[in-house]
Order: sequence, then structure tokens, then C-alpha cells
Amino acid sequence: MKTAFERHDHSACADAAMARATDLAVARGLRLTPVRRRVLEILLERHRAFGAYEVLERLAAEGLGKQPPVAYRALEFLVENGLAHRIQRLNAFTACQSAHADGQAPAFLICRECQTVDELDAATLRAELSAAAGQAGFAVERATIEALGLCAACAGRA
Amino acid sequence: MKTAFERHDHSACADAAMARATDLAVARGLRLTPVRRRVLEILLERHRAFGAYEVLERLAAEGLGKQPPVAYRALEFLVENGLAHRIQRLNAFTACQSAHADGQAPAFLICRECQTVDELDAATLRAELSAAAGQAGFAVERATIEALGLCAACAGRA
DNA sequence: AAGATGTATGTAATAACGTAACAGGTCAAC
DNA sequence: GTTGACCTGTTACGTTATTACATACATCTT
Repeated sequence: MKTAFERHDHSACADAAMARATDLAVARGLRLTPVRRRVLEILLERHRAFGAYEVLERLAAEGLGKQPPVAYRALEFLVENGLAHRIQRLNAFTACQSAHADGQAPAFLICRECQTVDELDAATLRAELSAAAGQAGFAVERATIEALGLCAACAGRA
Repeated sequence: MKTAFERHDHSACADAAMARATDLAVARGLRLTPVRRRVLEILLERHRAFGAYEVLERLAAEGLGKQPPVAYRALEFLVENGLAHRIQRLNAFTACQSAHADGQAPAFLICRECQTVDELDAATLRAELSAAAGQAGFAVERATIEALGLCAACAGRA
């Protein structure tokens, strides 16, 4: 499996994600409406995070909604159903690239140079964090793990 | 050592942090100006995160500055020097409670009920995250690890 | 002491991000 | 064909953050 940082056949990448989304919608009886589908498509265009207003601009240009709530609602739907993630550091959203269980969000690697965002399985990290927190009597419900740094390609260019 | 979630002598807690800050300023030749010192004192009042505008309100009431940049600049100074941390999930800031090396930010435990924020040593987690990212050729420079959940006291009250 | 330099603060204006509230439309089930 | 649930459209507003420029202050140099 290639990382988001490497050259790869991205349309296959996006197609696979859309297929997962369609399957999930069928499986759970979710409504992947035009706005929601289009927002997911936009997020899937590149392996980076998109601001809500950036998504909104795109929607507006296509006549799919001009006001912030339109974008935020669609993004919220995608995030709730695990089809997208919110990147806290960037106040932005990115399409989910890997099927994973609910609430088991991965860790994110964010390249400060090319803005590419990749996912990293965080099951072990999350377990350890929960264990450590448990020592202090704290019950972890959701964990955010985001790493900012430099990807191999950008490090090479430096 | 008690956690921030337990009852404890908080003024000792705050005093210790201010002492560390003063020492650091001397050691590094930093200028802990009135605004910066006051902002740190405010953050130290409670083990929770304060929004920039909340801090600004306090400053304004004391005649120390009325515009956002005043608060943001002081907060930025504190964060850069490891005297405070930004909690991404909350778009807010909290005083640093533990002396730790630069760039070695701890993990944060945020109680969704009482809003208390505690620090957890994250050296191991960070090392593992860096190692995993390294497999993908990604060089981690800064990592954000934040856990939202319920502290023991609040879980008890539920 | 005067001037030069670097750093901190004051202020205005605005950008960027996010939500509440309500009206209207769509669709499936009964 | 009406009900009820959910989705969308729109207004209005609230919150968070930054840019840009002016002013003040400290420190060092001469």
C-alpha cells in the first residue's frame, strides 16, 4: 500500500473511497444525497485537508448551496459516519482513506510543506493512551493524534 | 503527584509554575512583561483551557489591552516558550503544569464534564508515533495528542 | 547624551471559522 | 394522501484569528 505522500493512481484511490461510501450508505440506510456526495468527492480530490469555506465555494460554484450551514452539515454527516475526518490543527476536513471501525480514528501525518495529509493506524497508540489515562482514573472517549512534519518527498526537495 | 482532577493545594501549584516561568525567563533572557506575566497568572487560575477572548476580557478589565492581538501575542509567547499549551480541540490555551523539554509537549486529558485539562507524559507515545511515521518516511516535528473523556470525579457523580 | 536597533505594545480593520433558528421541500411508510 | 422524519435553503449572528501599521520602550553603540 502506497502512502498518500507517494505518487500513485489517485483516481483509483478516490474511486475506492467513493465505493466504500456507497456501500456504507446502503448497509446503514444512510442518505448519500447530492450535496453530501459532492462534498465527499471534493475532499477526495487530493490528500489534503479542505476548509469548510473552501468546500462551500466549490458547492456555490456548482449551485449546490451558498451558505455555511450547507457545507458544515454535509461535512458533519461525513465525519459522523467515518467518511471524513476533522483535522483539529487545521480547522479543516479530509476524506477518510481507510476503512476503520467507528470511533477508531487513525492518527494523521500532516506535511507542512505540501499540505498532504495521510492516515496512520493508531490502534496501538490509542490503547496505550487509554491505559495511561486509566491510571489517572480518566476514561478516554475520543482521542486526537496529529503529527506535523515533513514527508519524504518534501524532505528530499529541501 | 496529584492529578489536576483531584483536590489539591492549587495555589502551590500555580506558584510553582510561576516560579518555573521566572527561572526560565532569567535563564533564557526572555522578557516576562506585565501582560505576559498576567496572562500566565490567569491561565494558572484553574486547570482548564481559556479562550483567547476570555483572557482578553480579563486583560481589558485591568487596563492591560483591549484588542485581540494583545492576548494572542502574549499567548503565543507563552506557548513558544513552553509555558502554556494550545488545546486544538478547544481553540483555547492552558498553562503548562510540568517542566518538560522543548517540543516535547505532553498529551492532554480533557474532561468533557468539568472541563479540567490535565497533562500526561507522552514521551513513549511520541516515540512510537515517530517510529511508525518514520516507516512511511515522514519526519514528525510536532505532535498533538488530546484525549476527550470523563475524569474519575465526574464519572463518580454520574 | 544622542542615535540606532530590536523588541513589545496599541489600535483599527477585517478575515476566517462556526452555529442558532426557522422556513420550506422531499421522500418513504402507513 | 397525510404523517413524520429528515434534508436543504436562508438569514442572521457569534466566535476565533490575523494583517497591517503606528507607537513606545529597552538596550547597545558611539
